[in-house]
Amino acid sequence: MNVFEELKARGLVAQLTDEKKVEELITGKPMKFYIGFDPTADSLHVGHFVSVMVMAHMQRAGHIPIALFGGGTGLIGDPSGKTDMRKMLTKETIAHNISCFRKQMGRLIDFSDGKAIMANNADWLCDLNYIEFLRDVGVHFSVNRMLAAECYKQRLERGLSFFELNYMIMQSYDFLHLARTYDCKMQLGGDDQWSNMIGGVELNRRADQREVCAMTFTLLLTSEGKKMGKTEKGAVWLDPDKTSPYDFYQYWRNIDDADVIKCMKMLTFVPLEEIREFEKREGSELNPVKERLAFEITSLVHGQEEAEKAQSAARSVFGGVGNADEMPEREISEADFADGAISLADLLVKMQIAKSKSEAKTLIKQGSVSVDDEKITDMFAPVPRASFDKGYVAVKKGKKVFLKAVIR
RNA sequence: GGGAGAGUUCCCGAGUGGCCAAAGGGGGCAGACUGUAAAUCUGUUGUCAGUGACUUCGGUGGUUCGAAUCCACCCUCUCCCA
Repeated sequence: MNVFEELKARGLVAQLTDEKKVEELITGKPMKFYIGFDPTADSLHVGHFVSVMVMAHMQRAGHIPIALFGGGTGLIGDPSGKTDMRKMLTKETIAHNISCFRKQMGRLIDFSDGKAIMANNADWLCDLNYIEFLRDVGVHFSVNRMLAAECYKQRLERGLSFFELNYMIMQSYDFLHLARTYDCKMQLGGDDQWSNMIGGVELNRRADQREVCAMTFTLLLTSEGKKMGKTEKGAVWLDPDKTSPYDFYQYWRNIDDADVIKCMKMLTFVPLEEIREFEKREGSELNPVKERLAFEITSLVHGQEEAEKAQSAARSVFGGVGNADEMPEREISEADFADGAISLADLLVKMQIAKSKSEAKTLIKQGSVSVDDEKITDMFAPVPRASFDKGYVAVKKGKKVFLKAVIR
């Protein structure tokens, strides 16, 4: 099975400019392709992860990925599919974000010896001369067609500034620039980028009579059609400081039945033959599959060691097996104790299990909190300093939140 | 530039002088049921030293015993005309 077939079989391919041509390129000799990343946050999140996986698949097949950071376009912000204008970022923030992205990608993409290229479109966008640019590039765009693009529909109802309308032109110009400087043949991106991407393909044809291709990959949506990787607390980040490996693991472990197979195909390197076996399973038989999924993704993102720790911790909470030592910890300090004890409510707040004492009170009253395996329903119940003599106190909220409090 | 309207708690959205910490829905959290799933049902959802106090309804002032509600100015957004 070649990469193209593999990508298709994994459900990653959404739209193509020209299937035959794309297949030829992908199955042919090494070529350069690019994927753009909008540096709007200081960490990649699950949504970006699909892009990184596609890059990795392609790189394994011998192609050379160009990771394009939108240092320039980030100054504008992509209006596609958005209802509101995005907050403008400062140049400093963007530079910082790019360096964070770079580090995270390094785990899956080999950037050594020209095996991959990193570029920042600020390098060519920021110094453009307005008049020249309009004459060279602007002439090739039809506003009528741009406005007809699906991705601007929502914005047309609420108002779209000229400023944002330029985003598509900038992105198209990126492709032209990369084709000219690196002989980049193809652009890949999320399906929501389709309009922007064909803009680049057309620009290459009109400006340079160069034929290039574009391919989008499926957006990672839940079976309910929502964006995956978003939780009530926000995005699921790849940065361990923003989303701990344990929480990251748990996110995938708790995934909807309907999404397991899809995620395994799209987000892991588990061979397709193996996945086909999993596909036959139903009901609670899917639990081991979810565990596998969580483990695979966690080790891709955080390394095998972290994945093992997370798995072991999860098993000890939910199955009574595994190693409680790997339980995530929360620190409290000696100063939090008064008269040799801390009230349970205070402890929950200090451990960030509850945002406020009121919330802690509600939780305790509802009987969802236990300390060292003992359910406690009195919010003022003191947790004596002596309980920590064994090194930690295990606090459990509900069924899924289980943390060790340690004194630092 | 002229005219109309809107800004409410995490989100949507009711509320037009006290009974409003603010209906309803969504979401979240928790309980029951389960498979660490989904669906369903129940409770809960501003903060705190808790039958009470404090902070909150775009901002700043004002009227009033009392304001999310009335007035003035300002900011932001939408719509219609130019």
